[in-house]
Amino acid sequence: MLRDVAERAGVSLSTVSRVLTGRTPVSKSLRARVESAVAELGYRPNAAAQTLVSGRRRTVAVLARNTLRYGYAATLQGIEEAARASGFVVTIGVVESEDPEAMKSAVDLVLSQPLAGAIVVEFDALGVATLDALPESLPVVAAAGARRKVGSRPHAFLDDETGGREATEYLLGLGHRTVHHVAIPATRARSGRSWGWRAAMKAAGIEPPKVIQASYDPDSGYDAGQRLARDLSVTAVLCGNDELAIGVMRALAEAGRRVPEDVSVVGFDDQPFARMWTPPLTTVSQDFVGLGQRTFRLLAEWTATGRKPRSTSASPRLVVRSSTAAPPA
Amino acid sequence: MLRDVAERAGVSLSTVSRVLTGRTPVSKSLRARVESAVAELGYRPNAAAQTLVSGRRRTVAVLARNTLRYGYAATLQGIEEAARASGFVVTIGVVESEDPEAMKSAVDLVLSQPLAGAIVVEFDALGVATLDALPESLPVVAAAGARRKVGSRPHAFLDDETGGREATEYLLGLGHRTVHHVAIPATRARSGRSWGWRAAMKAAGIEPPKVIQASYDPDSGYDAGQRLARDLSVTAVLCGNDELAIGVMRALAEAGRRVPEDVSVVGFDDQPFARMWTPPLTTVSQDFVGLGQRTFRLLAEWTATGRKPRSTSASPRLVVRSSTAAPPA
DNA sequence: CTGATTTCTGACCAACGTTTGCAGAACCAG
DNA sequence: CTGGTTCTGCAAACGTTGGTCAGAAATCAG
Repeated sequence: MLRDVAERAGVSLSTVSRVLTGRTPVSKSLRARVESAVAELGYRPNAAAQTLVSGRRRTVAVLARNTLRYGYAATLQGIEEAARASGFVVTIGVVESEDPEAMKSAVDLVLSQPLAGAIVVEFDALGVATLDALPESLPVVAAAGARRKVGSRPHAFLDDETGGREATEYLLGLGHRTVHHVAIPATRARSGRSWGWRAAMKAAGIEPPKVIQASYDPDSGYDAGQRLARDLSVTAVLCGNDELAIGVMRALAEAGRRVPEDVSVVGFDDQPFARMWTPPLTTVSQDFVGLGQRTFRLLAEWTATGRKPRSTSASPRLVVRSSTAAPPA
Repeated sequence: MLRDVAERAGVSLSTVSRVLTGRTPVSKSLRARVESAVAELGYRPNAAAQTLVSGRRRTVAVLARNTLRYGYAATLQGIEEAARASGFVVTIGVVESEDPEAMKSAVDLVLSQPLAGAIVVEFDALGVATLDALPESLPVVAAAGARRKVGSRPHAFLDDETGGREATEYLLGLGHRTVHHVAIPATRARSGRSWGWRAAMKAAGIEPPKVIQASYDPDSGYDAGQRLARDLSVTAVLCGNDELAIGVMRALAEAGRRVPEDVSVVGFDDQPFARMWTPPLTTVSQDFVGLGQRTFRLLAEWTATGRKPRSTSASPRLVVRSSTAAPPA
């Protein structure tokens, strides 16, 4: 408690507070005396009391569907790094279900804290719903994939539409007649990367084949791979993420189709295992950690200036490895 | 604010508080009236004020070196799930460096919040140091690998020593003369799984070969794999985790050594990609999510009863897939 | 139906640990 | 002596909880 420090240092309570907050000039000797008392007592200010009286908030909430999956976890890490560097604490709130009751209770739980603001990881439809469930009074920013129609809240984007387009163009450039697509769940009808794939196909004058809708997991990629393996005309597959890609490759391998000799496979995200795969996986590398950092900075700017910041965007880049090649003759 | 709700419902402030805290009997009609006022106003209690006056804390801090790596992220997920189910919020504090200054500032940041308690993910030496940096006055529990000499704080263990032993016994049982080991960094001199490997070797009367020390990453496994590939007497390798295993396998493949025909490789953790590997990876499956849940429950029990709970332990299990076989004749 | 008892409600207040504004005292330099 | 620093104590405020006390309403026994 402040009072103990004041006693120990032989000064008044107000003086200690003034030294600690640093808003008032204080002599060097006094500062030293107070600081040593703080150190001796191991005093830590009570954030609840500080927040209550000053309204200063040093906590940001991260709301996400998941914290384990690579993209989410890496974004969270970026947010945490940036927040810690600025002296903010981050609390996490996992939103598991779109059911309004469950959503409300998850949101209420984190909002019961005094928050400087909230960050929503808007990689899926649940993220959009979460954004809607948050009060307008709170500064809220979002981390998202490709720029699409979104609400009025600032976003940090990671433009996977461009990534999807480039990967598709690359495959077509190798001579493939068409590129099949195994899609992850999306914020809207289609994820950015799916739009990019579609756009590249249309631009090349090719009618996009039917999308194979999958979840995020290798198993689901495996199922998709089994279907693709049956169709011998398939020579190139763009997968919505790396985990799907490895599932697809496993199914292809089991069906006796070689990668990349018979079929080229491209992943998305560049997870750490991708370059160790057999064969090393061609994939679109996305800087999720950087996305998290940018997102936090958006929020920090907002709370510091009081003005809603402009959204920012960054692009992923294609990393060519050995899971892609020209189609068989 | 409470006062607004009271006005809206036409009752006194104390009554609203009584309804909300539920410690005092209140008539149904009044309760309904207050609750509808709460709903109309979208009132959320101010946790800072509640904590300040009642001392009730609903936040637990998770201190970890990392939140992205599989084991850490999965443990965090388990903690979050269990905490949310009990109405607790979790804040994360990444501790990046053992440097006392940096450690203190990271710890101080999260401890400035009013906490019900803290959970340390003690998978590495940094976790041990973090545990030491936490005040005795706070309820602190830890999630850890195999049971070793630890301080007086309750632990939830995931007994990787048993896992390491079983994996090694399995390899020896296949007829391998010896089992090499690529080790992850450890809490102490050796991780539990390394001890288990060593114990199984000694029990079989085999002098354990020199451990190849690695980090956590595929790259580091790749380096280890290159060294192992040079020694043609190597027929079995136990890796400290799955990422190391895939690095080892890539290096072996590049050196022309087949898995499992020439060399058997076993991983650790059973990450989602492990069963999709080529060949599907034999590994020791660890329930990190369950570990996180158990750890939180330890803390919840402590804060509820006021008595320090007893540590708990669970064992991983070996999952045999196709990366292991009898040694070449 | 009355009176006694129990249950519910309102008003008021202290407390939690800080920040911050105010008025003034002590000190120093010029 | 004046003016500027630096420091002091005092007190209000933040939004709750939870205690006390008194009165109103409901319930019950007879």
